[in-house]
This record gives sequence, C-alpha cells and structure tokens, in this order.
Amino acid sequence: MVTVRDVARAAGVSISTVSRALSAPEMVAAPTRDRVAAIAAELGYQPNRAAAGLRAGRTGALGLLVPDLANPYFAAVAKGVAERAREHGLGVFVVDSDEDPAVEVEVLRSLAHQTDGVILASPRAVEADREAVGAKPVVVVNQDGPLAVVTDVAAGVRLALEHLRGLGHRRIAYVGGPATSWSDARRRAALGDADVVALGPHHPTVAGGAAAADAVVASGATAAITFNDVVAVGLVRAVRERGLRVPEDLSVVGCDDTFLAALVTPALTSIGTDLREVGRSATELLVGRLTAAPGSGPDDAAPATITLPGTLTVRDSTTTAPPTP
Amino acid sequence: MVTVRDVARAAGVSISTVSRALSAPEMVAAPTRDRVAAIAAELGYQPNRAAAGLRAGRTGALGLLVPDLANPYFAAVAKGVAERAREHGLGVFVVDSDEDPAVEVEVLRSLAHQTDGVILASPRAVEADREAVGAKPVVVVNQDGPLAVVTDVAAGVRLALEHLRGLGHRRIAYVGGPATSWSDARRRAALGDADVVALGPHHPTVAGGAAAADAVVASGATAAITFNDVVAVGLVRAVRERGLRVPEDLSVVGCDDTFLAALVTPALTSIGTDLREVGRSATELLVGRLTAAPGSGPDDAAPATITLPGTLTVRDSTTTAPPTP
DNA sequence: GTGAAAGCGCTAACAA
DNA sequence: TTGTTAGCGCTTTCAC
Repeated sequence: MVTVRDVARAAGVSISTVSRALSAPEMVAAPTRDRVAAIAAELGYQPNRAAAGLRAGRTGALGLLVPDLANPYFAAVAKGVAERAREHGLGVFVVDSDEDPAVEVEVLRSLAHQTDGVILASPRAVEADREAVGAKPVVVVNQDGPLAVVTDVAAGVRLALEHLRGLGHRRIAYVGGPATSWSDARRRAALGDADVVALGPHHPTVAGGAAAADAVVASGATAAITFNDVVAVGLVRAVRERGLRVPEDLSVVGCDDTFLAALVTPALTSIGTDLREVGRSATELLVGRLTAAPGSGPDDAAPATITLPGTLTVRDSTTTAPPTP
Repeated sequence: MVTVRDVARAAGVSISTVSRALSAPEMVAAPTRDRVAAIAAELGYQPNRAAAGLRAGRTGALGLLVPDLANPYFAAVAKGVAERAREHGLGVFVVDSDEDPAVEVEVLRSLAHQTDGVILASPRAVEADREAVGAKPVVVVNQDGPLAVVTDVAAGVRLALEHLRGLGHRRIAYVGGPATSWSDARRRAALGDADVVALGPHHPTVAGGAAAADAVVASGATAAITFNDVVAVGLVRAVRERGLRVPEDLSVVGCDDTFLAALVTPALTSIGTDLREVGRSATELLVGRLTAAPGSGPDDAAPATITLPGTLTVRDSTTTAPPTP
C-alpha cells in the first residue's frame, strides 16, 4: 500500500506537505503542489479513508438504512443515494433491516460509528433509531423529523381524485396499507371526502390486494386507489377472477409508480414521485448538514424538510366510469 | 464518543485489557472479562471500526459492486450479501456503476482501500476491475474467475427445453441479450441444438423483447426462451399486438425468475436460481478467504467456484404446442 | 510555505 | 493474567 510517506519521500517533501497538497491545495505553493500531485498519481496513491477519518473525525461514508432492498421502491431510493454520494466522494454503507425494528436499532448502533450521518428510509422505529444513532445527523424519508424528505402525498392523491372524477367516477375506494405506514396515514388524511371509502389495513402484497377485492366490489366503488403498485396488481387479478373487467368495470390507481406499473397488464395509472430524486435529495440534505456543521452558521441545526412533488402517471388501468345501472 | 479509555477507567483496568476482553475473551480472566463487558454495555461503548481496522489491517467492511441497484436481479443479490455480511458483523459498501465500465474501475479503486475484499456482481470490465482492486480478494458473480459464484445455466436451459419439448414444442427460439453478457454466452452454448434458433443480441429491456417479436414469429417457433423476465414481458406484449395469444400460440419462458415473473399476466414460466443465495454464497466465499488468508493453509489461494442449481418455475406462460397447420 | 510532532481509537508485541 | 508501549496512515496545530 502506498502511503503519504512514500509520496513524501519520492517528492522530497514532508508528509504534511503531501497531505496539504492533496486536501488543501491552496495552502501549498503551486510548483510543490503540482509535483506532489504528479508523483501521487504516478505511484497510484490512494488516501486511506479510515485513517483520515480517524484523525479528522469524519469517516467519508454515509449510512443508508432500508427495510427491504429487494423492494423496487427502496432499490430506487438507494440508487439515488449511491449516485449522489459518489458525486460527493462519499461511500455508502447499506443496511437492510428486513422490516425488523429490532434489527434496525441494532445495525444503526454500529453504523453510527462508521459513518458521518445516516439516512433512514421509511424506518419502522424512528425514535429508537434516532437514539441508536446518537449525535450524528439523521435524515428521514417518509417520516416526520427535523431533517426529512417526503413526498407531497396530498398532491398525488388530489391529482388521482381529479383524474378519476374527471372520468365520471363518483364513488372511489382506497385500499389502505399497514397501520404503521406514515404514507398511508397521510393519504387517508388527504382523501377524507364524502365520496371516498377507505378500506384496510391490508398487507402491502399481492395477497393483500386480492383480499380487498370483495370489500371494494361491495363498496359500490367504480374506482380504487391502492396502497402501492403491488397491491394494485393483486386487486386487479382478484377482481378479474370475479368476472369484472379492469378498467371498464373498475378503474385502478396504484401508488409509488415503480417500474412495475409500466410492466403489468393493464399498465397501471399510478401516483408517484421521482424515487431516485428522493434518494438524491436525502443525500444532499445530509451532506449539506455535514459540511455546515463545523462552521456552525446561525441556522445550523435548523430543521429542513424537502417535499417532492407528487405525480400521476396515467396508463391503461383507468377509464371512464361505467354507466350507473 | 465512548472509547476504550473510558471503559478502562470505569472498570479500573488498562485499555489493553478492555480490548482483549472484548475481542479475545479467552485471554482474560472470567471475572475481569465480565466486569469489563458489563461496564462497556452500561456506557454504551461501540468499538470504532476504522481505528481497529487501521491497526489490525482490516476494515471490517466488504465492497459490493453492482451495475444497477434498481434492477430486481441485483437488488436480490445485494440483499443476500447484506444479510450474510451482517451475520458476520461486517459492513457493506455498495456501489452502483450505472452499467458504466469506466465508473466501475474508478469506484473500485477507492473501494479497495475501504474494504477487506469485494464482490463484483456481473462486472462489465472484470480485468480492469481486478487491477483496480489490487491485492484484496475478489469474488465474481456470473463471471469466470478464481473465486466465483455462478448459476448452473446449462441445467436451467435443459430444464426449460425438457419442459417445452414435453409440451410438444419442436421449434424453439432464444431471444438473446447483450453480446457482452456472460450468461447469454453460456446459454447459447447450452442451447446448441438443431431445433433451437438463437436470435439477437437484443437490449435487455421491454423494448428489446418487443423488437424481437417479428423474428420470433418469422422463425416459426412455437416457444421462446428470453434473456430475462423483462424481455419476456416485451415479447409477450408485442406478440399479442400482432394478434397472437400467449401461451396458446406462443409459449414464453423468461430467465432470472425475479419477483416480476409472478406479477405479470400471464405469470411467466422462468428459468432461475435463488438470487439471495447467490449473494449469500458470494459473501461466504469472500469471508472464508479473508479469515483463511493469514493462517495461510495449503489451499489458501486455491480457486473456488460455487455453482448454484438452475431451477424452472412453471407458471402460466407455457402450454402445449399448437397443432401444426 | 513548509516541517516536526502530537495524536485520532484501537490492537499487538513485549514486559512484568 | 494484565499493563506498557509502539505504532496503523493520516490531519493538524505549532514552530520556523
């Protein structure tokens, strides 16, 4: 392994000059700086992050906690985080809690010491998590908190309702997800109208969607909004098995607009947001806090919530309401 | 931050005793060990991995490189890696190269110094990657190499062919993927029969599958095996637009058996393997090499390839061959 | 502008 | 069995 000493020796300078030339170029005379840079490159010198962090109190890494990496929703967020972190020259420690709150807390405890800050994507135990992380900055996704990135759930729901009402639907069902879901609670609040019947909680799975089919049909709704795209798939499938057509007899709107929505048949109209942007924004928020921290500007600990716009992508699963019999 | 010194002071022992009590318990008298452990827990002491690694020459972290985290295939592998790494108490640095070989090499260069070894999932530039990583152990997935985890592609293809032939299909098309794909090459080799017509290369996307539709129809095949599940979706869609039915007129077999296969309509018969197991095996292989390395047993640098069985999950996209006109 | 030296938190000889 | 000591590679005062 090539170290600062090797570079220093080869360049005929001290190790501190090497260190400065590489991480604080303005403090070094141009010729020296260039010579050091050239030799470092030639020798293939790679600074040891762990060592640098040990001294400087930074680790050069971010932590990302997701409940399930195999879920396309979180996979997309993770991709956004990885992308932006790389641009900032930071590493990303990814942990998958497998939807288990206990695991969440456990892994965070060790993550906290190996990172400069963490991003909690849809955490299942926010408060315990915060405590486990300690003093390092925490950005939450789809949760309330001083540093948060959320989707404009209300806007998404409004768009969907407008879309459906414009198609003549007068009675709309909402197939809700887990009771612990932050988004679900927000959506229920945003729906709150007389012509919307909220169902659930249901499991956020194909089976969950299928289980809701009877209730949806019984509700007399001509359109349904589901907790997520997978639930929509289950609902569509079960409703069809009952001899109804989608979208002719029942329009279905999914949520999250994962790549799944475009792949299934019928392609799902879906409420969504740019998931990679969620990851990018969360990273940006965290990195901003990291660099701001030492300077301690006046609004240093100021809370900040980034709200990303909700979108509605219209595809084939929604159409005009059937004539009332 | 609680350090060894704090624990040592509180326990009335030296810092080395604390270190030993925690990482080499058998070297410390039981009462001392227990007291230190109790105090460490009470104080909420978390060892600083970076510092430990700096001294011991290990970082306590693994690197995982994937071409696209949002791809369900790699997401599943990543989940397996994360799971097993956690069991070993190791962190996972995840990098997404966005399918770009140049990015791959660049990120690996810095990854190499922050990890004890790396896993390359379907790397796009293996040789350059190896060089970038340097001396640290490298496990490749779906590639040839001294330390590799691969799927038994031939077995999967054989199962699919047997399944299709058993249904009476006599002419079968293979819709191939990117020319650079290791799996694609293996599959073509495994197909090699007179009644199989290999098409492509095609993009591994819905559009790629759709683009292959005409060629598949023109080939006179009554069944098609596609590069992956997404391509299968594209093929099914395009073939249906041409007025043919799936599976009645054309049986379709996907590859990878991602969760997608079960969600689309018709649910796809798919050649697959346990993706999480791929991640787990790769991690196991890497960890084994890490712990073996210092001891330097006789077969220390011995190559090892784990071949995971290929499977065929039969769903709704395959049925008996149509009667020859 | 540059060098010498003191650690960051920890582990691993080496002593006792 | 336990304590003392010397660093791992780097950043960062503090002199010059």
